Amino acid sequence: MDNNISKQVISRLPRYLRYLGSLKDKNIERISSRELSGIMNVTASQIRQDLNQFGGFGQQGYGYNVEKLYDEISKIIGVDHIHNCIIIGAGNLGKAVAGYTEFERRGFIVQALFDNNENKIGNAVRGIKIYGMDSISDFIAQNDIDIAILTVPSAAAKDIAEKVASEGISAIWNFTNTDLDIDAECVVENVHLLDSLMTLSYNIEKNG
Amino acid sequence: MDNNISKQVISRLPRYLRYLGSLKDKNIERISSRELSGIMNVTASQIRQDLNQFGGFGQQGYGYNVEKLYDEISKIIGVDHIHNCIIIGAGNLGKAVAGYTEFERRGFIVQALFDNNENKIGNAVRGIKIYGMDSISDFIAQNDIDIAILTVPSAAAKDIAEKVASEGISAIWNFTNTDLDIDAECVVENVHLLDSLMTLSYNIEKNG
DNA sequence: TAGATTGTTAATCGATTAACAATC
DNA sequence: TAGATTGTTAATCGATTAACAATC
Repeated sequence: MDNNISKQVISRLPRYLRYLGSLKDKNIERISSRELSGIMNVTASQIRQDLNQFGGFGQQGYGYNVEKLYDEISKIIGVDHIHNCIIIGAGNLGKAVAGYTEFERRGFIVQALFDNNENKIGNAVRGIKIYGMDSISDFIAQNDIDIAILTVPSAAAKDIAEKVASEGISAIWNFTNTDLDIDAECVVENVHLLDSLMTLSYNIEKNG
Repeated sequence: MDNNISKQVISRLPRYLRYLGSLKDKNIERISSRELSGIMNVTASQIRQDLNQFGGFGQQGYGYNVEKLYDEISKIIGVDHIHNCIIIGAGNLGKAVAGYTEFERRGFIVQALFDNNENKIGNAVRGIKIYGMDSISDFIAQNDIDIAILTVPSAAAKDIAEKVASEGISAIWNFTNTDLDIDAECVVENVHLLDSLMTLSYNIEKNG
């Protein structure tokens, strides 16, 4: 597997998986890049180029086997196995993420929440317990945690991110409105909801 | 204002605003593209190119006035005025968005939530009432609603989106895991949290 | 075998970066 | 005026699309 796949290609992989999943649900066995391009509203060329960055998954004259391609992309993305997660910050957003069962269905299992509000500690969301911030380190070490989901106020983000990164977390899913620059050992994916909402606002202006 | 600004440029505007806001908070009056490029980790060239798509906001030999640039970008994005929003789907995510005060601070005011669960109707989140789905149309008409925030299950997304689009909503902020293709009158911005989480997962694989 | 469709190379298009004349 | 820094044009780089030979 090449190591220099562009961000654009990577960001399209989950979308391919989504559409292949729904083809699979409809018991469709094979699909050509042309058919798929019609459904997904992209060019067939792009689909073939994207997939061939990872290997030749198709067959001339036939197309792609839906199930096989689905499995291959799952493997590439890494959703063929479980990821243990913790949520740091048990506010509205943190609790919403904990309550959202869709992530779990994809193998992203939330094992605990953390907060420093005494009133929250000891409570649970969907059976997932809320612990005090001071027990994060031990929990990470003992429970094979991959991903820290950061839903704390922006001001606290940088310190906590650096702390968990140094404790061996492999990734941070950052919901705070702060750009984190953590060393290369720990990958960061930003959600930046406010940026997304502002992009929407710009498009309203333009359109109106 | 040109109408053919690329998506890439638009997606950078909120980030510029964020950094300019924090410079403003530090009472910094002027900044050059070079200084800003250092802080934001982009090229000075890109900053100047991006800004000049909208007009000449700087001054040779001086740079940019922080407050003025902040105001100009606010105007371009459309966060110089209020947007009335409704949230459709009062599950965990819908309630989390309603509870998140940061959007309100930026002028995105949530006026109501809607759900078809009888047990939820009549309740409130942070003082914002939950109504039945059947009252959406009237509420939109009577309250000058711009933006519908869609936090319903994926299966219900398409129908609801088309309904509110036809009733004059100008934008849909789509949290469901479905690609909506609505006619051009109504703009759509997707959040697709699961896609974001999968991108993170890919990067863990690559890194590990 | 003939038809279909991939994998892959080449052409095009667009975005980013570099350079510099204009000008405050 | 001299120095600094923009606005903008030109050069480069990368991503997307088109084309087609390979092959199932």
